[in-house]
Amino acid sequence: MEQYNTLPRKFYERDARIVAKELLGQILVRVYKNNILAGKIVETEAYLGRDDPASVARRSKVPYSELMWEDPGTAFIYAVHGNWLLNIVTMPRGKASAVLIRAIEPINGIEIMMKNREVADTKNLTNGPGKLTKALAIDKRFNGVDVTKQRSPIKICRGFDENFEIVRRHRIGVSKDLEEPLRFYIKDSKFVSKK
DNA sequence: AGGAAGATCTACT
DNA sequence: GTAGATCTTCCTA
Repeated sequence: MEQYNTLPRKFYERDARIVAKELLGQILVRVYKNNILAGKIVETEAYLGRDDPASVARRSKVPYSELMWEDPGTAFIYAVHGNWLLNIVTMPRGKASAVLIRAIEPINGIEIMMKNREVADTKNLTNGPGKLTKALAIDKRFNGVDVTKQRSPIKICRGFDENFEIVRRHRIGVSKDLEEPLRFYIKDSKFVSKK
């Protein structure tokens, strides 16, 4: 299998909108019991700081949200309706914002992901934020993991060079969204959570 | 103690 | 495709 190389911290040290867009096509890798589980990121959403009514950083720092203010490239895992959602912290340390990984296209370890999720359909395996964390066996224990480190159990690596169109829409599921659309996905991907 | 939360599943049309 | 039930965790009172 080919070698995956992580993206540097600088990549995350930028506006969440830019990072969300540029994470499309990169590879999410999970080292799990001596196996490599991996998938191409096909859908993301940006969450901003204090002025974003949908962001957990809209209020001041509380224990469950404090990782939003951590170093860029930190995994921030959040529970919603009994699902774990994987975010990556963006912007320089102390500026709360993050990118939610909403969907991936399975590449490696598909058999194991199917077992974790108890489904047999690849299209339905990782096409949602709570689905992909379950397929990759990601939960709160991994809060704070540095995804820029080659030896991390969860990391994000450079994808293959390919051309695709990016679609920009409003975020999904939030009760109060901003006027600005902050959801990005790869056009025509069969693995996005929703068109 | 009560309820909201960035979701998912199932069962319909 | 859409509606409603149910999901689990952690905040707020």
